[in-house]
Amino acid sequence: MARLPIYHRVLSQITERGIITVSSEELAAASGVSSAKLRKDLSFLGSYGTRGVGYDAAYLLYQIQRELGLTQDWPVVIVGVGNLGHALANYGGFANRGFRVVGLIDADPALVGETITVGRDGQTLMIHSLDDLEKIVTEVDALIGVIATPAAAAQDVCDRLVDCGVTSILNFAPVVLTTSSAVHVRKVDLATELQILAFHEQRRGDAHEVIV
Amino acid sequence: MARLPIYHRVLSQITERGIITVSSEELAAASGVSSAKLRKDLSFLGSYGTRGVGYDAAYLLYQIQRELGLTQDWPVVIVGVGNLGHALANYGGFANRGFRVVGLIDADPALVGETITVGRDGQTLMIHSLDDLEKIVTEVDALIGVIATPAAAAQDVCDRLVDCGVTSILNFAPVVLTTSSAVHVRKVDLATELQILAFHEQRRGDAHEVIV
DNA sequence: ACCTGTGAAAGCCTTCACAGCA
DNA sequence: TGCTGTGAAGGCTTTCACAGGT
Repeated sequence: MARLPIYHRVLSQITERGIITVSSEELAAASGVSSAKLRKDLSFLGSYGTRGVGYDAAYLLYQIQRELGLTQDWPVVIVGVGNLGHALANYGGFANRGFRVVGLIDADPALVGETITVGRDGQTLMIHSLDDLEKIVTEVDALIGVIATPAAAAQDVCDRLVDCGVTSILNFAPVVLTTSSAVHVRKVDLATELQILAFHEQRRGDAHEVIV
Repeated sequence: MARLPIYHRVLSQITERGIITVSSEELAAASGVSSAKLRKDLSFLGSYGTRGVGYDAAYLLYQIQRELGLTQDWPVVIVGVGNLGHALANYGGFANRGFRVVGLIDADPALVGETITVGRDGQTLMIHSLDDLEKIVTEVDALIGVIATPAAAAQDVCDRLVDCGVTSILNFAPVVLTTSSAVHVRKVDLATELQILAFHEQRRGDAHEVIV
């Protein structure tokens, strides 16, 4: 379920504050969902709550971690180290959730060979040539790939990643990737998100005009 | 509808290639949806197709642009010019879809006063202090705000943006923002996206184990 | 012959409401 | 009494299938 990561984050914060038990009502409010929805979601994992009391925060957190696969370490390769790829490589939120950026690949010869900081601990990683994609991915044994290339390059990169055994892809390029159905592709399109907001803004404006 | 931006992008590419008419089947395939779904979506806008023929690509594109509010120009303010904010400011995909980054704000005094390139045309924009948020937002009359700050600062920034009249917010900080229901908030959480992929990866592994 | 537009059916997700247990 | 777990109801989205134009 797509909401588990949210519960995971909220529970992390709650346990850090030393809270032992939490009710579905409280957890739901902090996650921005209804309590009924939250209980349905959690019941999908099993019965980890206590009637009349609530959920043991630490235990529930562990169960969600297990379900999300955060008890293990996922090597991630980022292809395309432009502004966005750079931001992703630097993003501190990955490390403490089980993701380790272990490969950086870019087509620009000016970038190849440069080392950049990965995560927040000051570790550095060298940028490799697109020609070495197969070598790098196989070497680090990555199952997850991030595509932060221009749109034109994305499909080719995707095909090559899949050929090397990558089975999950996070795509930031504004194209619809076609792959075998065995590969999981998620897309994040920054411009699309803004367009959806603009759409609502405009509707708001239309409504106003009618009122006026 | 959340899929209109995808159709918009696909149609842009199609018209650039000089194609005049397009069937629901073709457009759906290029957009990664079923043809029935696409026709339902488009019928929501009105009857812009011709039975037995298909859709006039240019005309349909215009109608979608109008519906999405892309025929007008949306001033956007970005708060938080770290790696991600920087990437967003530089992102070329905004300009040609009606979005104009007109304000950059950051709390870090080291960044304030610096000018960075915005969009792909080499225009530059100065980074302003968080203290001047109200002044800047009012000045440029932005209705759309992007929050790319650390999690701890996000809610405060959000409140201040809303107070200045911002009614749509794109939030990259990993927190659930609470606002008046009149404000549209969309959230993009990079770590969450990876977690969802890892979730599927793990399920895949589980299935394997059962088979073995 | 071909392709759109759309009612009807099916499926999925959310909400309600309460039984059941601490 | 209080809160979880869950059937049942309701609403929304997708798919089906075909009538209706060109």
